[in-house]
Amino acid sequence: MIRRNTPTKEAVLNLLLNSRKALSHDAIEKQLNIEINRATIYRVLNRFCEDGIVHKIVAEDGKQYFAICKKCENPQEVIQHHFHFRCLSCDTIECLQVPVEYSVPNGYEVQNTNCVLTGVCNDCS
Amino acid sequence: MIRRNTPTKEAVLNLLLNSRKALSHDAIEKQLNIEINRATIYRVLNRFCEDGIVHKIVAEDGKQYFAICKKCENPQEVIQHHFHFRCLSCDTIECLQVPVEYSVPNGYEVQNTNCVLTGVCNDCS
DNA sequence: GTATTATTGCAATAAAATCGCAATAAACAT
DNA sequence: ATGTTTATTGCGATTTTATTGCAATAATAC
Repeated sequence: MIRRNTPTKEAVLNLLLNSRKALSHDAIEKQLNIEINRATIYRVLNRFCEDGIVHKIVAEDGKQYFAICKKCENPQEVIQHHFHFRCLSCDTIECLQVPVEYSVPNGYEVQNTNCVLTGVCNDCS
Repeated sequence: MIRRNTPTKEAVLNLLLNSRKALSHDAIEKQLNIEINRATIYRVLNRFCEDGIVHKIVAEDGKQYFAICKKCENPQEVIQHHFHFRCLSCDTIECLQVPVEYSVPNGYEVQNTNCVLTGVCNDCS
């Protein structure tokens, strides 16, 4: 499946690139200056996830949030396994530069992590 | 608000007490041998959460799972801050006896954690 | 320019969770 | 026991989030 470049794709990607925070579908739709169909936004985002451009976080509110996969020193690993912080005051989610560290019992194989800390962020405290 | 004892409450609590795993609303409804309304189950579960009898985990699937708050050596703390494991094979969630450890940047205040590791559990591997 | 097919918009649908309201039934007092 | 208070329940409707089918559109390659 060869990807094509479209205005929609560009717009959503730029939004994410310029955002310090992870964005919900809702937030993306509101911040876009061009009008894009709800379903299309979801499809674009899911394609980004498949392609490893973006990662998805599901917060306690049950909603999906999307953030650019930042290229760090330790590409593959660090991208997925970091904590996220959800601020109850400004209602945003951001990627923390804090790795998720754990050990699991024998026989358990971890493929992915979804770790969200909730509280009040620096901006709001 | 004084709580009352009802068959519904008993039934749901017993289910959770006897389960090794965290249960979704759906799973609870199916496993109950008495018929209880969907909304009622949610309300009972939410009351348990308010009362600190049960804790709620939201997984990547966006669904809520409920598990009894086990009394450990270190009551308050350990209850909330442990990892959960979601097995993609048997589609269950369980509490791991693995504490969530992290450090957050200055000015951040963590009130809660929602950490789920996803993969294949011991039973399925 | 034309053909191929990835992408989009629209409407419908699915699924999870909550809410308002009237009816029911625990808990307590008499 | 009986009655009163009000927490709890059932029902139906609603909200919110996310996905899907299908025909129309448009990006890419020739």
